[in-house]
Amino acid sequence: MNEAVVLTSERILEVTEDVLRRYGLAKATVVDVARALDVSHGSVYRHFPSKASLREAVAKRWLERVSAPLAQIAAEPAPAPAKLERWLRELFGAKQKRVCEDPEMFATYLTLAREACSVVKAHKQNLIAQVEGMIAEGVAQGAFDVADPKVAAAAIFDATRSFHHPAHADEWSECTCSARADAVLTLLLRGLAAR
Amino acid sequence: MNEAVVLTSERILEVTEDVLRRYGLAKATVVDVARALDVSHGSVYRHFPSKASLREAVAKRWLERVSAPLAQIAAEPAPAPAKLERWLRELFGAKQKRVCEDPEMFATYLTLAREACSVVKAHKQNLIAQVEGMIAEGVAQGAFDVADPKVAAAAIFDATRSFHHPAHADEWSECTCSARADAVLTLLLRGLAAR
DNA sequence: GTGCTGACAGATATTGAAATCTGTCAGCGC
DNA sequence: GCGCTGACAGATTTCAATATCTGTCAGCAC
Repeated sequence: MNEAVVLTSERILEVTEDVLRRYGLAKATVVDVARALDVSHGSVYRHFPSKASLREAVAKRWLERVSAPLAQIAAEPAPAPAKLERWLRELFGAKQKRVCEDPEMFATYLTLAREACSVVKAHKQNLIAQVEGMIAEGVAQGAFDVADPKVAAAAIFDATRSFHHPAHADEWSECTCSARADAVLTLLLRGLAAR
Repeated sequence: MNEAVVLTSERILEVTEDVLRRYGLAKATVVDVARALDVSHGSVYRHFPSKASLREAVAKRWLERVSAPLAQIAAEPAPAPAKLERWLRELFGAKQKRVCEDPEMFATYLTLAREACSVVKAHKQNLIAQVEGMIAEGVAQGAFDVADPKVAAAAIFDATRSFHHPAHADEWSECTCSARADAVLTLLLRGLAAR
């Protein structure tokens, strides 16, 4: 049966994503995943202590695919205001692309994320830290005038929720959406700018 | 039975709110409302064409109780920046007070609002129009420098969603919440300000 | 005539029995 | 020994029968 392919956590995660895509979140069971891997479901529990932890690992992978390209932008040497704007637009774009291309899978990940809230919290902290870095750079460059980059980063994140928080995903397909994002970005960059 | 009290839409709405509070959204039926009013459920359908329209009317009442005090603030003669800030804080406070005092009823109204999305849309338009008025005043006073008050008002509304949109209600009890609201308000008012 | 009632049809929700799933573990095969 | 299997107990989900609700309307009372 086993076809000489070792059963790794990575392989389980890949197949779990497939199963989630095929069956949907509600219907996908550990037995389904095991069947797709051609092993008994007991073997899956050898790599993940529970169904919840398996789902959490899937959510983590997904969030990492969002944050990795952002981290790359944040690491580039560039004037802070332009870089921050590009970073935010990339964040909006990444989320909005996902929901437009495959709304069903987006809904699945959304519910997954609700369950794995500690993973989401860490992801959010990571993103805010990236923003904080860019703001601190901007202050050093004399482009931004901000009392506390950490507080300002959280504020930027909070103020742009309409465009990256999944709760507002149903508005992302509206034609006014990108103009509204522009308006918020303009306002926020003006708010950060040294004068 | 009828005790000489006429059956008005207003009375039905009041009793419906009671029934919703007592039974919860899922369990509250038109029959329950009729029983509480001591009439047959057919009579309720004489005033509201459907259960959905009855619920919509309840949602509308609720939203009006939010927007009325805000309209009063918006109408006061005062310097625009301070007034706008007070208005936003009142908005945040009104929502947050509701969720803290009676989370169950808040959840009920939230679901109600999801169903009656046209009513909610109108409410949102109303609030944004109030903000637009204050921003236009600020421009006239020379305090704000804004290309298009309508666009800016929508941006202010979008940028403060974390603190007034019910999707984020679970964060409103966090101790960091008011500091975060302060940070966003500071940033936005700086963004609007003439320099 | 006006406004309410109560019986009704079709839609929706509840319930409990049966099926399936999760998580464990003794034991098998390599 | 190590990793997998498959049977098992308890939890969860499904499904279909049953009960309740929504919305209508003919007819009654005032």
